Amino acid sequence: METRRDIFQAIADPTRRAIIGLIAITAMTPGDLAAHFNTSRQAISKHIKVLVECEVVKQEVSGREIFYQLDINKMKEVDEWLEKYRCLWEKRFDQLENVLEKLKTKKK
Amino acid sequence: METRRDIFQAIADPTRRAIIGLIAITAMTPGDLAAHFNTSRQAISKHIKVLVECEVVKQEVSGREIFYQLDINKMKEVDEWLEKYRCLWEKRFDQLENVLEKLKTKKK
DNA sequence: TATATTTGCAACCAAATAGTAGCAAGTAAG
DNA sequence: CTTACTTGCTACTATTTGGTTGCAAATATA
Repeated sequence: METRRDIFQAIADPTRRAIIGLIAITAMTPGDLAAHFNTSRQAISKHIKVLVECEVVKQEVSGREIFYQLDINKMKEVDEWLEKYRCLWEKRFDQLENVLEKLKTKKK
Repeated sequence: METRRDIFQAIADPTRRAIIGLIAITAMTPGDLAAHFNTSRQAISKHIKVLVECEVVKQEVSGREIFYQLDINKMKEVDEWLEKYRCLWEKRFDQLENVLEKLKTKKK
């Protein structure tokens, strides 16, 4: 088993997905984030550490506080992976489009 | 920590993503799948078990063989989750569109 | 019937993960 | 300067995960 540290690992945990949802809107400190969960500040800090290692978050130091915000670029990687499969569930729609296209050409 | 068994857990492992990639095209047996990897058949079977529990794959029994194929519906869940964030990386593009739109109106 | 193939399941092991507690460093406020 | 606050880091523990081995059940083939 190798150590995996990528965006797919980052979004596997529901707490981390919740953190992503929060810092997508505004930058937040670990203390602020911890207040939104039932778990301890240290636990949230460890989740943040994973997100930082996966480059899912950007950090900005302001005095003794550290603000974390979502880095959207890594989210694109998931989108690009999904792209390969998207055609599979859009197939029916594409087929419908083909039908419409054929109807158009018939009119000519 | 609770036991998580959802699509995000399913796609966290690179081997499982590879399996998904293979069974998206054609249905395959565990034996066929194992031939594509360096790991044992049992290891692949355990990955398949996870995918089944997450309802990412459909199975069809044919004699003593079991064919597994991708169930695309669960993949949509990831796409729906991403949908909330997609606007964030399309923002710049939208702004560019706005610029182009303004140029158009200026011409009038 | 006897044998080989395909598969799932249970037991077990090593590594990773999630969480807690304590501590040190840096910063703000008295 | 002293005290309080915010944070990251290092053990330490419990749980989960990925993998291997062995075995039994079901199916195909001789």
